[in-house]
Amino acid sequence: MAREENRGRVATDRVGTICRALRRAIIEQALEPGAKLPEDALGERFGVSRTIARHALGQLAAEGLVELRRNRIAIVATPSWQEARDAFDIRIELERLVVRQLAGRLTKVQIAQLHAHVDAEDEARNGLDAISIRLATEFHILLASMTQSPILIRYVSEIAYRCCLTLSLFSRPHSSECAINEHRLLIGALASGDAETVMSLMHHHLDSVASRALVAQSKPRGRDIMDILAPYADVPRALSPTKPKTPALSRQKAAE
Amino acid sequence: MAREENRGRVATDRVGTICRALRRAIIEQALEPGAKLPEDALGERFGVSRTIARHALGQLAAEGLVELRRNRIAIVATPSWQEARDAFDIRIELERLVVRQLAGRLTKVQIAQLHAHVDAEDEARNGLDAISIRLATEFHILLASMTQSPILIRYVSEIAYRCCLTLSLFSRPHSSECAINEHRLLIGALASGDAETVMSLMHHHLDSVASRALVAQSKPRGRDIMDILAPYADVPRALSPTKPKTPALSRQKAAE
DNA sequence: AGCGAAAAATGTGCATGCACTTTGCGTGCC
DNA sequence: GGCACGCAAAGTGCATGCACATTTTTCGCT
Repeated sequence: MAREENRGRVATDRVGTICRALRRAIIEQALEPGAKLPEDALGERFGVSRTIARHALGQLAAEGLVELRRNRIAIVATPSWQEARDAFDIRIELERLVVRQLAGRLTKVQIAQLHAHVDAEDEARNGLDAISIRLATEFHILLASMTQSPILIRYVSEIAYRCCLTLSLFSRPHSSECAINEHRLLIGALASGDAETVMSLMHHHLDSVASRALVAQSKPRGRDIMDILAPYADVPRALSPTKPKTPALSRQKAAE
Repeated sequence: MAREENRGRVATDRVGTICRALRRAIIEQALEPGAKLPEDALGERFGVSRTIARHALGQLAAEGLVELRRNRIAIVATPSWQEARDAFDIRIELERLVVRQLAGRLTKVQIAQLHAHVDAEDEARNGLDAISIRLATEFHILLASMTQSPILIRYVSEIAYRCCLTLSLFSRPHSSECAINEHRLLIGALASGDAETVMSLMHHHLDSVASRALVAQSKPRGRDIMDILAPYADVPRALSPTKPKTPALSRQKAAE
């Protein structure tokens, strides 16, 4: 009996795959809030039966990204303005916890990793809005994942995705420059190590993201879900169609 | 025809029912951490097919109460000491948010409701440990539900349940008296209205709950799951107005 | 007896089928 | 032309069946 003949990845994490794909499609606004997610269309697109698609929808609903209505087609969640505000309030506290735990404790490698990610954000700055929003979100998730605390990681990821969703709902063009700058400041403060400083930096950063975003309603659109999902259907870790690569953070482990 | 024959709710929320039952069984320690949860046994006990039982397990796994292992029987989650500590840290921040939002804003009815709950805790003080732990947990959930913020309610519920689970894992006899007292103090401070006061009260309350609990490992037991579930199989009534679903999941992974 | 290996038993992974619900559309009546 | 009714299409809710993985038992071989 050899050890470890099971190749740890792929194979059969079908529902996880679907969750990841949908999550990404949602936060990149390929699927907008309110978009319908019929079980069979999903199943067909991902090459699985409705059973699996259904299970995946259940998971995403538990994460708050999808809304399940009995006997009705599931839809992408449409958070209210108030919910968005609440989500940001919670997020602020959680991320303060993250940086409190991280301040002055990051290794050189980790700091480099963070810088690399921000560089990626920078490159994507002139690309699609959706991409830069996603990258900004993933910066925070990367940060959280450095705490090594599974619970914290999960909560921050989830709330960050939800905030990302509302960002795409309420925000206009999205001024990424400020955010990117603030990310750099954050890294610097984390490296130099004073917890209080970083916490308040993070607090203000998220506060301003929230207030930049939560000002006015906007845009409705609508396309066909089967087409939208095409690029997501069999992409293990790919990038977006119209843009160069977006490295860093391939680690967002999630569903399973 | 008028489409309004909707009879309140109930009807067919089978997976919700199973989740509630299992959640309760878990936090009352009827099912201990590590206990096996085979799909067919669950299905048989609750009179549904494996499909439904499986879906319910998926939800509970998303909440962190159940651990799913591929091709293996699901088990009740067994949080590590460190995870318990992390959970409490997060919980403290979340509940500070709760009382901050509630301080000075509670109606007479709500205050009465809280007092009633604490009275119930008091009555249960000499009963089973598991019951008083559950009631103490539900006090916090009741509080959270008064914020009217679905997101906050869900997160607090979930983390409180997880803490409750670890409490039953690590805690000895459980000194409920202090907790009950602290609950009363909390209500008083909430009524009189200073946010800062209540927040620090809550902070210390949870801190001391955590430190009372997280001291030493303890007890293993083991019985038959079918027997354990018997009293839970047909319980229509749930006491809290909360209907928590939950968030995503993330598979923990040691960095390297 | 003891050590494994193979086979039975248990249990999960998933697709499929059918019943029931909702929705959309066409038809007839005003 | 407009509105309501009702039927067909689309979709969900759920059980069941079969393939495969894991665990346990049995049985052969030394």
